[in-house]
Amino acid sequence: MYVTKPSPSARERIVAGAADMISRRGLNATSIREMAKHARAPLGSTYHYFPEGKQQLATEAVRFTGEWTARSLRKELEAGPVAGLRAFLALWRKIVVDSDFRAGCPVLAVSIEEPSSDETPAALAAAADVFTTWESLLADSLREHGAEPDQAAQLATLIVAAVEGTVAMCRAKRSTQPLDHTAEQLQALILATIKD
Amino acid sequence: MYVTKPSPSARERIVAGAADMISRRGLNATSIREMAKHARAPLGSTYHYFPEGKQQLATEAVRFTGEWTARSLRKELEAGPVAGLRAFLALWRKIVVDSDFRAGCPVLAVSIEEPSSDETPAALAAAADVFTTWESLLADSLREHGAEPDQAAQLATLIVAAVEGTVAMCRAKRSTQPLDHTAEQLQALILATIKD
DNA sequence: GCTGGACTATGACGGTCGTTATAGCCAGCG
DNA sequence: CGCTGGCTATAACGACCGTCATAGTCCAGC
Repeated sequence: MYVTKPSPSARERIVAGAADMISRRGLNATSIREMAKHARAPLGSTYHYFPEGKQQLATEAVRFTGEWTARSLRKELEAGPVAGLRAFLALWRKIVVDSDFRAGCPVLAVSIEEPSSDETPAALAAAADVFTTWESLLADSLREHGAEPDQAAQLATLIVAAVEGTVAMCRAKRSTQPLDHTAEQLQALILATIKD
Repeated sequence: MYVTKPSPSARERIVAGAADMISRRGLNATSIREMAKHARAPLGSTYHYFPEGKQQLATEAVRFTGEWTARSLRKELEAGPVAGLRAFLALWRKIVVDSDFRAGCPVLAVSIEEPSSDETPAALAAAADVFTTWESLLADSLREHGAEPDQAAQLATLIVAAVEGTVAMCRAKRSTQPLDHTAEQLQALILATIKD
């Protein structure tokens, strides 16, 4: 999960591991001790690399996942919006299936937990940014393929929301059927919206 | 939130309060102590009413929300799928707005957190049931209005997933714009699918 | 070789967690 | 009146939490 090519530094391992754990258990239920252990790093190191503590670590994990996904999305969208959708769906399907329906999207997980006390925590803002990035990638591609600008933006939102929701449903039902249903409907909708 | 007509019993207050808190903070981050305090009930009472502890309380909270929502959905679907969709969206929009973007769907929240150790926890199974119930209500209505059976099932899944995902996006962005986008797209899609 | 800073190791702090146990209250019934 | 059983009150249990402090280890660059 979230593999990177070269021998990843301790810091990278911690961030990637945190993203993975958050995607399984949620943010509040994932302790810094477990994140450190999961990355085979000492607890003290987490506060060395992330002096602002858990908040910072969560923020970086969200951004990491956002970038990781956006990279794949960006590449596949070169072959058109339908190919992009398929890649987006395949990416999450792999995560869900490989984890035996235990992992989901860490960005969604962070979006769902209230700021414990203070204002808008950085991690939540990062999640909003990630969603917006994904939407923009999709919307731009739709527009390039002839969709009306407004339609493109609306459909992009629907795609991101539907995929996130579908992944959660798959976890609850321990089945990939929701993904199949969503894939079918979204693909038809894209084809009906673009006018190549 | 989740108001019921007559002076609610302590047990009902605890369940409704638990649903509300879970929808804000997630399951793992909501303590039994806080649930009791939120319902102005003593801690001991929670273990009196729910001897199996947190797991049971979470399960009942999920089922409670599922029923509460299904009731509204069932009623509005009598006026057709589009009216049902609008009611479904309005219901969640009210929760999101009234809570100042702090509350979401407790069913989604439970779906997202891994079983800590044991098998499939009861709360997760309850969440899957709730999703299936909502889908069935929508799919039946779509079929009644002329949708192909397969299309109806797929679209129903998409609607539930999209609404759940959209609510989460609204929380992250602290904006209702995602709900507007999703509403527009889903409504058009329903109209294109049913053939009255 | 030495030094300085990056990183690790360890342990502690006050607090909250889920859960259990036990004793007390008090309506309703005999 | 006494008793019973549903509910409350209170305290405790071991475990874990986020965070911080400090001392130890390592190695690049002088």
